[in-house]
Amino acid sequence: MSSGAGRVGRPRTRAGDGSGRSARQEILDAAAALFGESGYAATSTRAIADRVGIRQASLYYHFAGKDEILLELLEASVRPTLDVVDALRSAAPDPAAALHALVVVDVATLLAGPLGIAALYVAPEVQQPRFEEFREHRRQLLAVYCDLARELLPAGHPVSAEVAGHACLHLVEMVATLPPTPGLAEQVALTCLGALGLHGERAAAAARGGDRARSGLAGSLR
Amino acid sequence: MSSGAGRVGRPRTRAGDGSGRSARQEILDAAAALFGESGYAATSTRAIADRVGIRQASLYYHFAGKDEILLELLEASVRPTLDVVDALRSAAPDPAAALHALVVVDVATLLAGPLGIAALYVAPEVQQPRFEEFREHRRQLLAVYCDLARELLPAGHPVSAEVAGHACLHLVEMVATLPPTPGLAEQVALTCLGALGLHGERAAAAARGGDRARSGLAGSLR
DNA sequence: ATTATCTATAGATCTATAGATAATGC
DNA sequence: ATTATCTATAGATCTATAGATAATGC
Repeated sequence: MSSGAGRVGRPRTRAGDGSGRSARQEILDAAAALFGESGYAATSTRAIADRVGIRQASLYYHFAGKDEILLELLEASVRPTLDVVDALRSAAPDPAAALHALVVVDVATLLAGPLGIAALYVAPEVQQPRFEEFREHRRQLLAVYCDLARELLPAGHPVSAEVAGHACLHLVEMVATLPPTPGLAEQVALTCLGALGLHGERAAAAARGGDRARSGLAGSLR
Repeated sequence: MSSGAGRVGRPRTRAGDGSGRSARQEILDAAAALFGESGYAATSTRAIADRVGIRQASLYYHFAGKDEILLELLEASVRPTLDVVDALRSAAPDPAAALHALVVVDVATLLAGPLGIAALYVAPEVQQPRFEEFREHRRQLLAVYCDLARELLPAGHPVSAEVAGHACLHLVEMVATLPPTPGLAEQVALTCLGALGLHGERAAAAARGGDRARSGLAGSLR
């Protein structure tokens, strides 16, 4: 008779919603929604607590400060993609197929998480030192896109691998500001291939190769 | 003996820098720099005033509130491009050339203004009602990119004109987050053409046509 | 008289800490 | 005893307004 409903700790003034999420997760969800609606600095700890249904001060039992909440949200939105990058590159030796698969995975990861977080990536607030850990990870992802661009761009192409890599990263992140559309990930992937100069049958082959690579590691993608 | 140095009004505590800018412009410049560094909500009116060298309350002689400052900065960063769109489209009947010219002009406009402002375009704060005027103008620009995409995408292309148009807009705005590079505008324009499926000689021809269209209206671009 | 600044301040926040309290667990 | 909440509050802001002041213009 030890498990069950009763949670430890003083009960909340307003009862939980029975969703079974941990308090920590409730806070992350509430904060993500509010950061996406109003921005980080404009969202008060009070507003987050209100949405969760706890008192403002109770947040500090779970997080040391507001910036830790955002940092965790940012990290959760890049980590899954980074975790799968290596496997994806070895599953798809063709860089065009690898790019396609990476874009699809990256878009899916962003769409699976709270939308609105990706819209903060380039916000000035996030460029400040306290979010450096996230930016370092985003830079790693950028480096992958730049590497792929370097392999794919034909010699003498008028666009540098840096610009092309940034272009792919931004095209992926654009999905946070787009109305949700069926087949969006696929469209973004083809747009990235086009931006690198791949089109027609070559792009279609890359798409097939990308799909194959992804299904090859379906395990690590769930 | 009426013109000359002495300005009307009580002198500032800290003397001006002799740059000859109007107080209003000094405020806009200071605010743009700070918004770009720290974000809108995180920048206090006090910080803006300090940078200008006036007291916090003196801002309100020139602007009704902080949001008017940002609104004016946002407007100034889209209006020049919108103003030239019609002329550009009639100077370049070929939509590929028009797209090239538009991207180059749009990038140049962003780079000429305070960098960092374009990084705020997709920030949640700017999505709120008080900045609707700006967003309406950005939507007009988006519509132009979508129209061009609709004309350029081959029938049966797997990417919709909406996604492709958004892609161009985002690729242009990406320059705000890129280290300044020579030839950046040209590279972004070619990347946009590639995203729409134009490449090689067709893209090169569009670039030549775009350059011609722009020099044709050099007058309205200065 | 007009202009552009200043000083002072009201009133509304906002973040984070200290310490109390109401549950469960042992 | 431990956990997760609560109440209360200190101290630091932040925005915007009211009204004074120090220039120039006529």
